Amino acid sequence: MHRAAEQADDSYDSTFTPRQAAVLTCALSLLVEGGEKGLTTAGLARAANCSKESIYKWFGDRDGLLEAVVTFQASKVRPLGADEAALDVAGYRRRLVTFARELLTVLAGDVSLALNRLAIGQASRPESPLGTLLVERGKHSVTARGRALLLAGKRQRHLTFDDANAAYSTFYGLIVRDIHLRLLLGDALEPGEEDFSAQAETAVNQFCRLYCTERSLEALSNA
Amino acid sequence: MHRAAEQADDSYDSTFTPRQAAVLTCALSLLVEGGEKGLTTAGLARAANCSKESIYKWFGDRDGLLEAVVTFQASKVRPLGADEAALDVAGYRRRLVTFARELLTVLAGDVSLALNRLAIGQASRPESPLGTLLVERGKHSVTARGRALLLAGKRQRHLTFDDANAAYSTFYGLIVRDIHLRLLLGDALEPGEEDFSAQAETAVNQFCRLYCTERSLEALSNA
DNA sequence: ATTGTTCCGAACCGTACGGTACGGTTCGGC
DNA sequence: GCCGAACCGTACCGTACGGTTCGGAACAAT
Repeated sequence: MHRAAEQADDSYDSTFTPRQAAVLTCALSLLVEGGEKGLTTAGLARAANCSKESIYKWFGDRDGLLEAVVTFQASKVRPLGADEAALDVAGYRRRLVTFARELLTVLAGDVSLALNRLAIGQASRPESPLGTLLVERGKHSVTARGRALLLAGKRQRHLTFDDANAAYSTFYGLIVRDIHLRLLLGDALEPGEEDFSAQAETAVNQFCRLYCTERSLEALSNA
Repeated sequence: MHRAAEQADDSYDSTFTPRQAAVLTCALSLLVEGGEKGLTTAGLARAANCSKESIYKWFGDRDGLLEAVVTFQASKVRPLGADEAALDVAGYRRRLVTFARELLTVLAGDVSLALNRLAIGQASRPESPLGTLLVERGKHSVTARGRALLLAGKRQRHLTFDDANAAYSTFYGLIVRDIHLRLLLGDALEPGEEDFSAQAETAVNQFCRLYCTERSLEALSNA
């Protein structure tokens, strides 16, 4: 029944009209400041210069609005082409560091934190699977990219492992640790922790000591 | 102006009377099912067979109630004596595994998840530092214990590291990974992930490969 | 018995929010 | 120039909740 993609002259998401996208952008910024309670239908209508009636017509009810916000934000993550070029060990290691740094940067971003807080707040209501939605649309894409990166490393004999999921899980843990949770709690980062590049470096170093092939380790230590 | 500890004939926490403890216990269970919105003053009064007036007299306002709930729950974590006995490598490794398993068990518990969700939900309101409170009263005690455990390992020449905080951070990341976040989001654990003992084993294995002394590694592989 | 304290239960108030209805306006198509 | 669709702004309704007040029961102390 949703009017999604009744048109093809898009140049837009095809799921949201430009006007709706503008309203959703406004909703996102309201959500960033003020959390869940910061986003009320009346407040959004005022801030976005639209009417509540339109909001309800477009999104059904408030849950539909929240769902649309998540979907909208998820649609903005770039697909991030595979980029399956063969690399030497040092180059591949740099790719890992880049991934780790970007992961930390994303997780520490304002909108990511706001949406995660929103989804966590809704977790007690099983009927509105916002958490699942967020995980599937946002987290999985990052995970898939990381896993592909690790698999490429295995194919090029830089890494060795049996279970790609387990390897990525370890990688994730070494990178993120408890930083994400503390940011979600509103805790400030320690002075040293703000340097995501350095954090990414040490995480990749530790990961290599666990998963690099002997051949790669030698090549790295010779460099 | 807070009415905390006007009495000294405790035999109880000295911060809460038995009646108040009963009400707070009830508040906790309301919070576990239903999240933040599940805990209303009227609902708590009904469930705990007390009057709203008493609630407001004891805790001031709703924020005071939430704060009391967190404090109350934190007061129930056992101090967990140091237990600084010297152990051989295998015994020490078992201690690490126990710590890891208990950490996962605690984080996956109902009340822990509910309180963390509550604190995260309040993170957008900087005036009510529930997140900070939760971190300081709950998380820090666990962290302190883990760090002490690692330092004991270093003193007994099982581990080697410079920065105990960094080492514990790595340990935490290897154990928890993204499990805590996914539980907070209401995501179900994968079949294999529910075996916290196995998860703890592999985490400790990985941690040992990063931080164990060569001497300990040999001793372990000989066993 | 009287007084005072504590606390329950219920009624009450003000506010904020989700959701709906309606009048007025803009704009594209015929 | 007219029509209809989309939309804005606002007023409105019902409800839920935080917080206050009050009457009265239970109980202890004198």
